[in-house]
Amino acid sequence: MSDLPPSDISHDQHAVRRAKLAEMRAGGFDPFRANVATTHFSGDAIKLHVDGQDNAVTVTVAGRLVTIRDMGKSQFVKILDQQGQIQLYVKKDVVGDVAYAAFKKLDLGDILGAKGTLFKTKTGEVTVRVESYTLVAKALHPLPEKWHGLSDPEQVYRQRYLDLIVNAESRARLLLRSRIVSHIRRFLEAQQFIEVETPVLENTAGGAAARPFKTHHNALDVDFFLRIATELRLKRLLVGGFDRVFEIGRIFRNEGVSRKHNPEFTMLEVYQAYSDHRGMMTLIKDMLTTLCRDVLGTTKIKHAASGQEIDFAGEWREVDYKDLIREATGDAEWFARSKAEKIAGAEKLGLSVSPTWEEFEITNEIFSKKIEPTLIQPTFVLKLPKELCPLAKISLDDPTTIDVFELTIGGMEVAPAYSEQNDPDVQRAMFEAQAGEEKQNIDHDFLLALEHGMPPAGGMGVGIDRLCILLTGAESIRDVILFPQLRPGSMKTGETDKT
RNA sequence: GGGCUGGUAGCUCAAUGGUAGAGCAGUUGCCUUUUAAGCAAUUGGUUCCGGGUUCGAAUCCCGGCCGGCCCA
Repeated sequence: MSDLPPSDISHDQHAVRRAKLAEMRAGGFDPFRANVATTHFSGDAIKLHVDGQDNAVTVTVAGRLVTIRDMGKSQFVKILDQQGQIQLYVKKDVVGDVAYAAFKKLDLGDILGAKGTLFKTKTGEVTVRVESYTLVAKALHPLPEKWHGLSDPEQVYRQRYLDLIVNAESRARLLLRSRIVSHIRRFLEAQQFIEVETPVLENTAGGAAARPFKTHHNALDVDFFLRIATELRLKRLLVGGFDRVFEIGRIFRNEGVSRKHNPEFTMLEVYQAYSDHRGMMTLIKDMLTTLCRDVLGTTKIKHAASGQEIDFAGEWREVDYKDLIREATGDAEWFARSKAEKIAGAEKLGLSVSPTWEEFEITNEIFSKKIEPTLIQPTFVLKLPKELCPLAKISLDDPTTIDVFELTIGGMEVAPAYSEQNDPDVQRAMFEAQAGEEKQNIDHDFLLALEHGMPPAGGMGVGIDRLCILLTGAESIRDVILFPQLRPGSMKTGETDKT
């Protein structure tokens, strides 16, 4: 460090703020030891004002200083709290000379509480006429620019708190996510579903086909996997007599990071005894329709990618998987074709498939690349090939398919659901057929549970992040996750130097 | 993992291979109903990091770090 401290620190906003803090402390006031007893959030306070009755109601609000309009002997400023912004009017002859002089030294980003009466300005904005205020936290770094906000995506994700302070759309979008999750809970509880929590650490990562994260428990000296689904645990609860259960849980999959994938994401899984996949169709339609109505205030949303309007209140299309494939390939006999013919058919559609793939994988490539993206309106795809999921019941009228649906909205898979397989012997056979040489991955304890008897049930998984993408119009999963996963980075950290 | 693309002041962005600039923010003044408030003056740069080419590099080349988009 130089032993010649710069005499002019006015260009260094951090140093200026540190100097202001030091001056306050030297004068006997430390903002970090102060607090304020608020009476209202901003939005609630604003609602208290009655037209024509200025200065009739006194409130104490608190928040972060985000706008300052200094007019010499008075200032209009705005503070931001959980509900939004509220304007404060600070007049020198009301708060007094000393307090006013101190107020002029506040910086954008500082957190303060203010007490005063509500009035309406001549431009019609309900404002607090400040009688007294207290600084309760000093911001030692400047806020991002007030008009453009923070737009560097890396900083938006790494320093989400700044994004939330200055980007109103981000605040609104992420708050909406909380309301969506809250609504789902209330919706399910109203139908007597019980919310449960099951382990994240598992001996066998089952219930889905995905690469798990691995970790180690020191005291037991055993490796654990982070769960890739909650399915097998929740079904054990059906065996245990919890007839309607759900979990909104974090799932971990050790796979790529992309616009639609975060290594940890949130999944709702619902199981209802004595129901089936048809029952789940009713459940999810009710859930999403009321969700739209209660949270968004409309059942019609704009799908950004396609420009289409998605209507949740209309009839939801039901179509068999095989019919979609036959339609896309223009081949009524597709499922009777040889593997070589299927490969040729897929390539004719512009897809590159490998001869090492199983036939159902070739067919499913057509589904996920050529069909799914076109299913914008809510669509139940029914009767999937049995190879795609070993946990569902085989269809009675077609033993090559299973009694399931895949709900697709906006070209994205939003919710798969099954008539759950409860025959322990069929279940074991399905596991073995799928696991191949890796039979050690079979969850034998789950099979034991099934042998004790699981009631017939419908079950469903809903990707909460994808649902939020859809309902908030977000472009990326990162925009609906508060702290998305990034490579450990070199974001400038807060210095600890004292000036 | 591959292709394309980006990293410049606290933030948002400029800058033909030739003196690194603007707006906001900051600092100093003026202004007691402002709405991106206004007016005047003014400070501020390891151009992500490390090499190379060149008389000269923010700019061109190579390598690295961290993002974004597309693909796998």
